[in-house]
Amino acid sequence: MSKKETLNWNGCPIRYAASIFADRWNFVILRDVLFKGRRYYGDFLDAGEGISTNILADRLSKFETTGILTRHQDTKKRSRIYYLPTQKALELIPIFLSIIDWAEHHDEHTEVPEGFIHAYRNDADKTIADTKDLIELANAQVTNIH
Amino acid sequence: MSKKETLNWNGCPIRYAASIFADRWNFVILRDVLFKGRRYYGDFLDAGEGISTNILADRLSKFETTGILTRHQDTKKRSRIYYLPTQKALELIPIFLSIIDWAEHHDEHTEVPEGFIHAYRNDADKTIADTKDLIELANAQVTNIH
DNA sequence: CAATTCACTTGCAATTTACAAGTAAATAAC
DNA sequence: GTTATTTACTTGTAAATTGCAAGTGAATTG
Repeated sequence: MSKKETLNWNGCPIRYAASIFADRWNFVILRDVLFKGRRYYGDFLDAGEGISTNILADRLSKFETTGILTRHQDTKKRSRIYYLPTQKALELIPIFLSIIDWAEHHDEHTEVPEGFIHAYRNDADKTIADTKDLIELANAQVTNIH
Repeated sequence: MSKKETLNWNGCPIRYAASIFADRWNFVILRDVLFKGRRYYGDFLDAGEGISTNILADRLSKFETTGILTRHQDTKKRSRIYYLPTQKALELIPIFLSIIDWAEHHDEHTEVPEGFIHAYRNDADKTIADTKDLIELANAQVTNIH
C-alpha cells in the first residue's frame, strides 16, 4: 500500500469515483458508450474530439481493469475490437443524465435535443430505462445477436 | 476561438461539464464544499487529502471564473479567505449524490453512513433538499448571519 | 501476394503536477 | 510597538502525464 493510499481518502465514494472516471477523456468515452452507441476502437478515435490514440488506448485499458468496459474481438472481422459497457457502466447513466441536465441549464452553447431534456425532467426513471434500452440495442448490433 | 473549440465538442453538455469539474481535485474540492462544510482556504489544504497548495489555488481560481465558487474576505479576520458555493454549485448536488450512490454500490471500501444512502435511495429529492439546507447552514456560519 | 485497414505502441517535446521553499499582508504575543 | 506567527497564496524545479507524429504487426482486401 502506497503512502497515498494510507491518507484518509480510502473509503470516500467521491474519491473512488474520481479515480475511475474524473478526467475529461473518460467523460467523453463514457458519453460515447452510453449515449452515442460507439463500441469500436476506431469509433472513439474518429469521433472528431481530438483524443490521441495513445491516450485512448490507455483509458480503454484502465476502464477494463476498473470493470467499466469489456474488450472483445469482432467474430466476422477479427482485426476489429469492440468494447462493451458492463453493468457497472450502465449504472453510471443516472450520473451522466444529471450532468447533462445541469450542463443544459448552465451552458448557453449546449445543444441537447429539447425533447430529451424535457423527458428527463418530467420522468427521470423513464429516461434512464430508455437510455438503457438504446445501449442494449447498440450492444446487440455489435455482438450480432439479432 | 482556438482550434480545439472549433472541433465538434462545442455544444456538448458532457464536454462542458468535463471542462469545469472532471478532475480528481475538483471532485474532492466540490465534495468538501457540498458535503463537509469546508469554506476556508486552509480547510481544503488540511483535509488530509494531500492536495498541493499551488494546485488548490489554481482550482479555486478556476472555480471562480467558471461561476462555481465566490471568493470572500472574512470580516472579522481579514487575512482569512472563504469560498462560497454559487447556485450553479448547489445544482451539482444531484450529480454528486448519484455519484455517491454509484460508488457505494461498486466500491467495497466505501464508508458512507448507511442511513444516508438509504435515505437517498428512498427519497432522493428529500436528501437533495436536506443537503442544500446543510450547505446553507455552513454558509451562514462563515458569513456570520446568525 | 501486395496494399490497406486496424488496433495499438513508441519516441519525444510540451504541458501539468507534486513537492519544497518563499513572500506579503494581517494578526497575535510580548 | 516591535517581533513572531498565521494565512493565503506564489515561485522554482523535478517528475509525471499528455499530445502529436511516426511506427509496428496482425488481419483483411484487392
